[in-house]
Amino acid sequence: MPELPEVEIFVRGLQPIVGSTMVHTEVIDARLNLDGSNLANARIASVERRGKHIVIGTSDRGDLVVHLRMSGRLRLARSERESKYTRLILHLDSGDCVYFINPRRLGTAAHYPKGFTPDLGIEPLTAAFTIESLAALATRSHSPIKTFLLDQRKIAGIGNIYASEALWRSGIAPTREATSLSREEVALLHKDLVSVLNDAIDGQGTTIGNSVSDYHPDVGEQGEFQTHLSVYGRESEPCERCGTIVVRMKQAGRSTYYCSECQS
DNA sequence: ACATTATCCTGCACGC
DNA sequence: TGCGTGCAGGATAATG
Repeated sequence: MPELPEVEIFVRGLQPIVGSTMVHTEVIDARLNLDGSNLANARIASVERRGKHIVIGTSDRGDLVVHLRMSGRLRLARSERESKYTRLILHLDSGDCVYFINPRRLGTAAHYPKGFTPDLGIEPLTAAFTIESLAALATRSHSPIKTFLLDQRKIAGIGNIYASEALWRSGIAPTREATSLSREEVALLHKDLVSVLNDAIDGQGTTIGNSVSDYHPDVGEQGEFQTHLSVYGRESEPCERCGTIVVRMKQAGRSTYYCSECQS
């Protein structure tokens, strides 16, 4: 379920584990295909996000990489009530544990002894993501712009929600061929991608439902925020900008939400 | 190079 | 209450 903003929230929440040692890696779900003994007594040197991947870097054992896919989440706690969906537990010397809760088992956890080298595109929240770089990628693609935005090898971290949201902000129809975007439209989309992702991070990410597989931010005394969505999940509701009914369509097998009046 | 479909899994909302 | 259907924030492989 999580996209870049939700993964970013998890990574920030995990910063306290940097400097700790993994005294025991308890692999509960054999299907993860992870050998915990390879990480015994590894010291955690960093926790970083790369696209939608959570990269736990160790001092001398490479990286442990978690991908939450549709339904995964991580929790840092001293003791977590046993969830039937807990698939992996990192026991730390601090007494804390990191729980990988993965109801649908789509999420992954893998050890890269020599370091993680993913085939991912530009990070949209770094200086490398410029109007120029987006234009260079878009002009080479004949995919619909919505599908283009979901391609992790081009831009890393955009998912189904924020692709629809950014296109709505920019007033660009999701069906448009990426290469057909004008210079002005690319500039607009660049700005809106960045703002939509930053707004979501500020709002602690998006929670759609209340089931076990839904994302729930681990916020402190601040209370929970909720990222505002303008079109995603709003089929048959009036567009906030023009009142036209928001429609849902399928692109590459995934739902796209948009306003046919103010996106063209 | 593109779109489509199936697949991996499980849970939930909905209509009957 | 139960059952069938379709849906889900992701990614990949196979097929056309």
